Amino acid sequence: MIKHEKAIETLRLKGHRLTPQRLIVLSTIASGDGHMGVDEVFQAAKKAYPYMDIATVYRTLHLFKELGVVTEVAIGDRLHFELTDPEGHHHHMVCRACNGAFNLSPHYLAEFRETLNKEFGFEPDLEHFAVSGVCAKCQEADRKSGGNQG
Amino acid sequence: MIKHEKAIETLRLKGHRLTPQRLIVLSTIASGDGHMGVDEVFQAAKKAYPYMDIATVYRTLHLFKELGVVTEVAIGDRLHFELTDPEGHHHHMVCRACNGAFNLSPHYLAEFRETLNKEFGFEPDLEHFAVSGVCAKCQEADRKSGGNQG
DNA sequence: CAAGTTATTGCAACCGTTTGCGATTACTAA
DNA sequence: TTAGTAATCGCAAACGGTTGCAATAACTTG
Ligand SMILES: [Mn+2]
Ligand SMILES: [Mn+2]
Ligand SMILES: [Zn+2]
Ligand SMILES: [Zn+2]
Repeated sequence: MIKHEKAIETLRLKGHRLTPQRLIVLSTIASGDGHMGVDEVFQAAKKAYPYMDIATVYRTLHLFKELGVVTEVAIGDRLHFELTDPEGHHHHMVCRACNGAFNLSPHYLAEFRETLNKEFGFEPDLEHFAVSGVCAKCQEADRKSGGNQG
Repeated sequence: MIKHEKAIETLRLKGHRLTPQRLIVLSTIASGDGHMGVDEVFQAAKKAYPYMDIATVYRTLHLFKELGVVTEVAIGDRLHFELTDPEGHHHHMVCRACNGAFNLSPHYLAEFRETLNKEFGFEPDLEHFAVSGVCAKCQEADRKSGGNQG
């Protein structure tokens, strides 16, 4: 609950207005644990503030992302957001079968980034990366029920 | 021009119908070089067949993808398609500044895949992967014109 | 070649997300 | 406390992409 304070301070310092909509989206994200889909945020926020519009939710989340307050994660083909992890960056493995999202330490991608950098001069966007795939559990379930080779 | 034949044969063998729409989308993709955005394909195809609908283009491209005839690449937030490379898989580095796409040999990601596999049992989707970032040229241009630190 | 079957099409409606715009409201400064 | 202002809002329209459905047309069989 005190993490709000810091985010609010950030808003104010950068000259952004403190509107009820922004405060509600902020506390919605802060009270949920882990990633929230945009519609989850919208529905929860609308309960606290019935005039809330989906466009406002998107604009607010994008602003928060720009300010570093939240982090965007593409899960499946939907956008999700989470409060930025103060412990540091992390990536995700997202299961395309069960939609589960598992955190992944950045060191697993550090080497990949370095290689692209050195060999091609290419600086990849890997700040918060979600790699899609199939998790161990779903692979097993799939194997049992004859997923693709009966 | 002979690569059509193989794709057409594939369609026929799997019991799909040979419609003018499919043949036109196929030759459109085959005559363009490299990735084409969906709208590029649509506009070109519409010239050859004015009734062409965008939904048909999407359905056709998805069918071709399923058959292995074309490969889907997400560039920025738009879908692109290219004739499947008979020389083998490759990935892409896509520059978010100039939209340039550079091919990347699969071995750069092989290790990453193996690590996720061994450590987490996670099987990532990395068949045709596009990593976004900034290419060497654009980094330099950015540096000269004072991109982000004066 | 004609008729029947069914995959495929064009269209329109929809999805999640973004954007333009005129109305509202948070802030600033008297 | 009050205006003045510009940022922000709600709304509606648009975007790229997907989907349901009735009409069409590619194939099959004779
Ligand atoms: Mn995360
Ligand atoms: Mn390619
Ligand atoms: Zn799973
Ligand atoms: Zn570039």
